[in-house]
Amino acid sequence: MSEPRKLEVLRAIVEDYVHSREPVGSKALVERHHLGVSSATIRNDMAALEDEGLITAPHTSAGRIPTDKGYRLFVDQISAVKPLSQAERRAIQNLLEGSEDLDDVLERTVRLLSQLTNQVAVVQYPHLSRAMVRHIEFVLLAPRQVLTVLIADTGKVEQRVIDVGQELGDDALAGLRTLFLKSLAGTRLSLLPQALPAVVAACEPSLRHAAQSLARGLDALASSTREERMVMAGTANLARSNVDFPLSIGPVLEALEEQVVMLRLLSEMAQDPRGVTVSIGRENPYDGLAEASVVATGYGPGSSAKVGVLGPTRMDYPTTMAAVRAVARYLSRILGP
Amino acid sequence: MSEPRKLEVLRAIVEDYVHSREPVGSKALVERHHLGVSSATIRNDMAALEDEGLITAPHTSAGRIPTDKGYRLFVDQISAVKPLSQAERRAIQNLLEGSEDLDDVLERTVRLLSQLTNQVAVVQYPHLSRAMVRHIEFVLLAPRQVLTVLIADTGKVEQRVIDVGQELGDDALAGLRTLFLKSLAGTRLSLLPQALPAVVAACEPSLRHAAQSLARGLDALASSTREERMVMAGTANLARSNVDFPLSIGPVLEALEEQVVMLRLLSEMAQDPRGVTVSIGRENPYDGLAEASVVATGYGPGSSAKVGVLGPTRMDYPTTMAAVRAVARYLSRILGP
DNA sequence: GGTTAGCACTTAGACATGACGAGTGCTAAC
DNA sequence: GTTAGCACTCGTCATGTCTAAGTGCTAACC
Repeated sequence: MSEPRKLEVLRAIVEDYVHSREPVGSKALVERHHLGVSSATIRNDMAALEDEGLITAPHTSAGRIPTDKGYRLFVDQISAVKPLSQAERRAIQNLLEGSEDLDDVLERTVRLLSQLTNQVAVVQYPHLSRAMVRHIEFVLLAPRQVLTVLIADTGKVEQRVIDVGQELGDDALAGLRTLFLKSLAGTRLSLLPQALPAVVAACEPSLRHAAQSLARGLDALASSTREERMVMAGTANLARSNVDFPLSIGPVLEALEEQVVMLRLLSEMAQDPRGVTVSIGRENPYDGLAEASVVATGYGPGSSAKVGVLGPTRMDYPTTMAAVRAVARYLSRILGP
Repeated sequence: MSEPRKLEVLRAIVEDYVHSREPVGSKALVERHHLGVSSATIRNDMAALEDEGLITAPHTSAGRIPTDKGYRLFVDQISAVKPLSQAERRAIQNLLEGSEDLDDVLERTVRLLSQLTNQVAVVQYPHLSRAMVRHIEFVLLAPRQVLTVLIADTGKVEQRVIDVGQELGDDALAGLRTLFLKSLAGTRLSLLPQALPAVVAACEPSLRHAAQSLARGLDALASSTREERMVMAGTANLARSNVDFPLSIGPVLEALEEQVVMLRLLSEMAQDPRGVTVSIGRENPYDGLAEASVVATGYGPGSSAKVGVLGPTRMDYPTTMAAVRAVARYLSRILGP
């Protein structure tokens, strides 16, 4: 029993099963792939594969289907990433090059990726740990209510209304704005918590209280840019692959809606810094995704933010991985260095 | 054959069917509701209701289920809006009162509404036609790239990066900022297109070109606040009521993802200015929603923006309508006059 | 006239049965 | 290590039967 052929058999099983959604038997296998041996031999190989937990038979006399472990081996060792077609590459380029605005880019990205793969696509907002304060704006909405806007040099804008606890005039507020801006422009968002106390201390005593509130607000804004969000598209594709989720797609939709779950999942997949990472079925930390796989990769500076695809374990991994990788590359290029 | 009783029978059928998801027969009806007549009589009534197209029998010898038309009559004439429980009212109040930020309020609203109704909840961003310019900010990102921020007095912030087509210094940009701000502060967003040319004209000739670009950008920002967006939650609830969508929930998910479809739908439901509006099954203009109903109502100033719920036609209309109405009221109150 | 009882009729759904075919595992031969 | 052959196992499908639910209709009733 040759080891290479066994892997070949596993690959054939995965490919056929992904293609047909039907358990694949030994006979069909020798017919569809020219393996040069008889079905009986394949049967032996399959028995071995089953012993190793790579494939399983849904019932006594049906073909075999890959297990999570089988997919894992397939992804890690067997599959070659398929290059995208010329047309697909061009589609990516065209679609993503239209826009300047971050929200818009991410929106387009997920739409594209979900169309490309026929799965659910997700993209995480880029981490802003390296982002710097570009601008700070205070706007008086009411005597005590200040709309605070924090603009990062990445183009990201966050705003919040803050109750400053004392009545302020326009002039006082303008003074505070100048003070904060002078002191903080160019500061990294991640260093804001350390930098803020000094600004408050430098403030004239009568405004100290308001400055304190504003500083707290800015701190919160900075961390809410650190706090991660995501965009998603293609949930309707889930319904199409309904059959692939024996239970129901309910838990999957729940997981997707609980963005926290997805975000944790994506960031835990950080490991492989170049190339895409795959999390298969029960490998996922979240129970609702026991029958789903996630294919993701980093993009942008430091590959810290993730873009990826979620679908049934019975997924065309090579193609999906290629699409995710390609989209991530274009995304990195567009968002700049 | 008494007319009032016939309506009573229709109501009983709707209620039972919504409750049990099973076609309801004449015998079960007289048992569950004390109608004071025998099942044979009910059969006659049911035959009449069927002739009028209000109920239908899925097959020869099963009970009857309501048609879209039947639900319509039920909603319009029979059902009384159920008041929410004290606990529910308090939950609404508590949940919505925590936050100041518009995005956050809407987010909480949909979550709440989807939990309250066990359906998909959607809320449209408020129209900003009455909103006024509170503040304008230009930030130089690169010699020709200006981040333009438009802040409305509603707390809404829109931003975009604009290529001004000529190199600008910080001072020049500050001048432009002052000019725009002086001229436009307090202007209604809806009047911006008319107001902008004058500002550009007032600008010193050497900066005319940049001013033109910025004006175009502001116009776009204002219309992108007019351009409507929505927030949604509870898609997982769809999967739970899987059974109620005989075909598949696919088309429904598609409709939800194509926000344009939902937005058009919501705005077309504008008619009834007070009270909730219901669109049932095939009444919906979009084919994918042929088995779904939408319950919506306006909120905020002029009740122009909509908040609502989408679910299967087999839905508990009275309760859903009550929840939508209550949430819309609290929402209006929180967003102020 | 509206209401009722009774009965024949229809049908979905549950259940059993058996033939079929795909696929396995094993053994003995190559 | 590979192959052919064969007995065996099950899921699937088609078929048939039975039951419960429910209808429509007719004739009697108030």
